[in-house]
Amino acid sequence: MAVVSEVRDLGRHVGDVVTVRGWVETTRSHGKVAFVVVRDGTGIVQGVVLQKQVPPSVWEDFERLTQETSVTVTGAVREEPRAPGGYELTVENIEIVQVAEEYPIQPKEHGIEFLLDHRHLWLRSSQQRAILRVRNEVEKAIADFYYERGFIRVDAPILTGAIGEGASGLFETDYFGEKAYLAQTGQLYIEAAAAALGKVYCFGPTFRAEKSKTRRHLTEFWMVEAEVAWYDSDDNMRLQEEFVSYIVARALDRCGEELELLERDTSKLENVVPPFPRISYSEAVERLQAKGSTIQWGMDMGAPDETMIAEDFDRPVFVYDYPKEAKAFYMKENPADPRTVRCDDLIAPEGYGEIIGGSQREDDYDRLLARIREEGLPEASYGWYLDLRKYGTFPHSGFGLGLERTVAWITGRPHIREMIPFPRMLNRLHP
RNA sequence: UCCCGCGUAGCUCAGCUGGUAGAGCAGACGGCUGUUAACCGUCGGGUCGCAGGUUCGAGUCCUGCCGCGGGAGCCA
Repeated sequence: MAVVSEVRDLGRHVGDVVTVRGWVETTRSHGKVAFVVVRDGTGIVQGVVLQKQVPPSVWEDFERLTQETSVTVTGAVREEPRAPGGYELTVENIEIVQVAEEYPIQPKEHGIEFLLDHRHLWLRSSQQRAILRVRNEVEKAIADFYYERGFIRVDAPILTGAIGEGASGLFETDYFGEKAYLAQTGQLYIEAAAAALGKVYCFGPTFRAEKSKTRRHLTEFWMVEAEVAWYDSDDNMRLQEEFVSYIVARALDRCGEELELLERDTSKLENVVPPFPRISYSEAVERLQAKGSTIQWGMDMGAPDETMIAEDFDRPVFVYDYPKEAKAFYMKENPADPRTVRCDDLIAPEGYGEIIGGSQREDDYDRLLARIREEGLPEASYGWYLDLRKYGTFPHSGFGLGLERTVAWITGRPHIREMIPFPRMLNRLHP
């Protein structure tokens, strides 16, 4: 009985007969010599079948192979520069687990609607596998970054009462006769946890029922949010630039193969080291007006504005201290200019747009209550949040980073729908 | 919600000023001892998104609807 090996370990078995278990990517037959390429999740390996050297039953089994047939292939491992991956199996036996029906996805271009309808199969394609590997590495980098710095992960609830950034865009569901909403953010909960543990973060899915139809929006996306007691807005931006630089460096270090397969120009990622440029909102407005934008002071920046700002820099850029009207109720008023709040957006290069929104939080009870009333938010739902300003209030700051937008930027892909295994978008709930 | 664009074979597309519905890939069969999205030959494959209209005649022109894509707004 041959030893079972994962494809990535074949280099340790040169000269041995091993069994590989996986799925047939493609076959090529030449009459008396034939090739089968098998994928097992760790890599791909080519098997060569010589009609003279295998029993007739094995040759017949080869001829039954179709794309995505599940098989175990047994053969001797050889170094072979002509084979993808550098190793090749001289096939001695093929065991068919199931002959796959005609597979819808071919190694060629497909339309996005077709691919999304077949997302459960599309995941098997090489670029999609590479993207999911990069996502996995980014998720690990996030956990490592915070663990190394003494942050405690505090998971926020997904089912919530009416509480979030604003009243709009909430997915509603029934909770034993009471209305419940899918979380738009974990921030308010980890503000509570910051008073318990100091430095905390949460990481999980968040939901926005916005009818957005752009390459930067999903209705379900993953967000990692940090909250730090005693940090002001400047401390907050320093943490953000270290965090983003750490993630990018990790991807460059450990996902070289994937980024190459995705044809990412990694030289653009090498620049991503602190400090990131910082420009105030007011300065940004002046820059944009000089470039021809119609933005006026007081308006929020649109996506084209963000791209115009980013194109002047070779790394992410902070825009800070936005007008109060353009931002959420919980942001702290700027003592130096009360028209603005102490917040920042981090805009990624190359047109990827906002990947972080952060702020120092309003820690004064009366001002926070006034803002909740100004925004017309359901005051009763925010009682516990206001409590945090009654029992030992404290300066604190935090931010949220959109995982899919970050992975799209790192992988250089145009649309975030490929950055999550099963995207949820306007008009797309299946598969 | 608004503004653009697109719906033709299983998939990707071509189809000109209206006149017999096409190719490549995939599939089936045959050939080939080193292929890399192999190649060569043969074959099957269509409610041209749906409904109406104009016309002797509509894949093609017009109207409405549906679906999808891109963008705006909103945001991460």
